[in-house]
Amino acid sequence: MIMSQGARPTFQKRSEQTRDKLVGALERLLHKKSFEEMTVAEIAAEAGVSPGSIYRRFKNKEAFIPVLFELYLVRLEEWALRPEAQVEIEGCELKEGLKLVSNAVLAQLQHQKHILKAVYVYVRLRPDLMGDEWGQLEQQSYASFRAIIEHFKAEVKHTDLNKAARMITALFTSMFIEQGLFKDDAAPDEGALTNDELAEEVASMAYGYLTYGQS
Amino acid sequence: MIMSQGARPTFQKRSEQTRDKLVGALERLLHKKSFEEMTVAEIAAEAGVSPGSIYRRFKNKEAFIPVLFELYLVRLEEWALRPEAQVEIEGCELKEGLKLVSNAVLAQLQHQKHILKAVYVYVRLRPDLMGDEWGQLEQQSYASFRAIIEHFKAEVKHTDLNKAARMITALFTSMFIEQGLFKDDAAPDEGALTNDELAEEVASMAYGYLTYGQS
Amino acid sequence: MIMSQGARPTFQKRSEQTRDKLVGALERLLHKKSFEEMTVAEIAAEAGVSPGSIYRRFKNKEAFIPVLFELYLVRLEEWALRPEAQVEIEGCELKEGLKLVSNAVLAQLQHQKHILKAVYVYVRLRPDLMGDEWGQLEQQSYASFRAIIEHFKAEVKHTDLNKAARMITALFTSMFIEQGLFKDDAAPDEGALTNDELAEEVASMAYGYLTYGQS
Amino acid sequence: MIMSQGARPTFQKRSEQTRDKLVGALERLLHKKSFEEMTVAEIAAEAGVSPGSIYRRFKNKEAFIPVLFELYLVRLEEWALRPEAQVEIEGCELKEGLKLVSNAVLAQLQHQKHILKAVYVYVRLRPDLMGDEWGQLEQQSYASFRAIIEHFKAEVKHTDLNKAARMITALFTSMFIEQGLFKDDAAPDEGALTNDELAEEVASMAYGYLTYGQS
DNA sequence: AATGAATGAGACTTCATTCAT
DNA sequence: CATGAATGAAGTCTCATTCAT
Repeated sequence: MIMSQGARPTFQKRSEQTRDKLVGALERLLHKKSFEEMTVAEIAAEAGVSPGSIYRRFKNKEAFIPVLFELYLVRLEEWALRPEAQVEIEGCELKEGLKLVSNAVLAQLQHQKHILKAVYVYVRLRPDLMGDEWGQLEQQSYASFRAIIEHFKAEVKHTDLNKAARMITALFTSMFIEQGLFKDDAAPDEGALTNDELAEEVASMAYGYLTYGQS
Repeated sequence: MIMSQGARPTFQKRSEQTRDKLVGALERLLHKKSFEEMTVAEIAAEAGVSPGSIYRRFKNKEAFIPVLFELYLVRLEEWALRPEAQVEIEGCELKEGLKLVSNAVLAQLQHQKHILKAVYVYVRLRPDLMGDEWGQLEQQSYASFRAIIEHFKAEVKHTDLNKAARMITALFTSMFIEQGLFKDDAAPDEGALTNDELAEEVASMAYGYLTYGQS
Repeated sequence: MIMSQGARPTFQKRSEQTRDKLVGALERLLHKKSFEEMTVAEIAAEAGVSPGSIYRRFKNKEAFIPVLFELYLVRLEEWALRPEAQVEIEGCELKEGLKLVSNAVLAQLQHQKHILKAVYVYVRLRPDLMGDEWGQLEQQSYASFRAIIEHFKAEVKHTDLNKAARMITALFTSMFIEQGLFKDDAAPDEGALTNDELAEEVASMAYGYLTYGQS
Repeated sequence: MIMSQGARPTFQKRSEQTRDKLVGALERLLHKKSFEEMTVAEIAAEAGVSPGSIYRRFKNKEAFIPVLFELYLVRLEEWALRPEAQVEIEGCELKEGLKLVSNAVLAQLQHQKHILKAVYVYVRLRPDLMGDEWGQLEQQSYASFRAIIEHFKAEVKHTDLNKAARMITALFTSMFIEQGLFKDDAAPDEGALTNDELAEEVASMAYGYLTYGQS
């Protein structure tokens, strides 16, 4: 059960359904406009619910964001269990492993694009709130990359594997947010990379950094 | 003379003064709150000017953003002429050159942090407007990196130097925005990198990518 | 149910009450000042309602006018069913019939003076909007006069009864608006006509025109 | 020299020129939009003068209206001296005389349409101000018609010639304002009368009224 | 518990008028 | 005296939130 800051506890099944309807509506609307451009009434209408009802489920409009983020996390977990997420790095080398991971992560991101963009912008707009959850995600990412690096440590030239993992996390996060999440929006330029290329090149950067670029 | 979309032309010295007062006030307020959280009245008050005066200089509140961005560009040019910006890559090798560039760029960014954050968030919030100018900046960055790569092409393993330049641009842009511009805001975590480290590591990534990571 | 351009549909009894309160308040204020001089806040205050509520019922301030006009039409219909509106022209001659009609119409107009003045001025101020409804009223008036002339056609000298009806409509409309609606306002002069005289004289003009003045 | 309420006295030739420029600009703008829709800045721009200068000539925006009206009166006088205004009713009969007058008056009105509409709407909007001047015009009209009726009194059946003149004045005024001044604006309907027809029919009404319609 | 009407603070913006240059 | 920048009061409208039904 999704339970975030600002979201009200639900004791009945109906409540949960209503909240899911609302979050679903929000997600749908996110394809058309940004969260900031939406009104509470719009979300209510899209969900087929009254504005008043929203405030039984959510403390205020902002409370949607943590819930939206949790929805992302839930989906992330679901995805992690699915076959296409099972990146088998056991037998392969670092370079190949990074490519597999890169592709998988970016693919996953694309499916949640709208949610992530909304949450991301919100975090930038109001860093005071919401900072924590977002940070947790980064922590998780860090842990994953840390493990991968651990696994391939024979090939990695860095002495400080923690720092290396932190940089790799930052690399993937930054590149995928900037290039993967927002790139198509404004003025899609000519030589724009496809997602596959992006994944490949980022993996390549990671590989270069880990094997040769240590400072 | 700064002349952006939505900004009104100035015929008198007083006009320019007022506009500068306003942009200055905006920049000052940007240290306290986001552009979205500000009211027009606040900006006017901070500038010691009446609300009505704003609309003689700016079409509307949004028109501040392009002007703010131009202010950034002007400062960028000014900086480019200053000694600390004179990165001498002539005699050095690729790795050293990248570090120098990285340090210089990040240093420059830090001085304009508030402006850039405001513009960046605005671009994410309303990609339809403002997309162009932002894109131009990216074009310029690309041109610079392309030249650098050209200069060091003996050391670069990539066959497609354009693509390499595009990736390097994306790397610097993404990393510096995500890690340099926004990182301290929310939940500054323990092992956070200093700016110097960030610059160094990003340079290192670039180096690794260019010399070893070609796909 | 009143439903005009710019007016929002009502789903609840309370909505209708609010809208009626608002229109009532507007009508009351119209006795003190012109629609253009009123603020939305004033109308809200007079109605004992919050400014925001107005915009749930009306698209904007202008949207009051069509509704006001519909109120006039509704009252017109109500009046048409009342005994004093039952002009019996069956047995009488043209001259007498015109007098009866003239008196009845002017009497009706006087009761709605404020509404009509507001709508009239608005139509003059913004002919682009609202032109249609006002034109419809003129169409209706024309139809009525056309029928009356048809009824008395034995006495009418004109060959083109349509044209005659159009002129009679214009006569009544113009005279009653200019002299009946606005005359007392500015500088009521000495020899001003009473309403009864006005009705009588206009009827007389109509009679003279129909029986003798054909061109 | 035009000298109305609210207009400031002019002691220099330059002043007069400026004021004429302004009134001219206003008249030109009146072809595009109503006086109420115009801003002082627009009038200034159209006149090639600064907003500040306007307030040296006019107490406030409203002060334009009396001056505009005086311009109308001046033109009216000029026209009265021109050959086409010399309606020779000496030799003709009442019917013919009324037609000549009607045509002349309506023709004159058409040339000043924009000015008259502006003044008229203003009088309706703010009857408290400006009522006097407008009333004077009506007095003048009355005097003219009174003289005409006097001239044709042999043909007129009315005993009270004053009242008859008042009604004829009202007839011409009302019909020409409503039908002549405003008719084409909103929803010009099919069977609309031409100006010639209008003049003719109104004359016909006057004739019918004077010769047969006395009550 | 749900509905949706009502609230009301406050945002943006306009523009007649004033005033420094 | 002209200019046009500055003023600031006031207006319209929005929308997150509350509350009567």
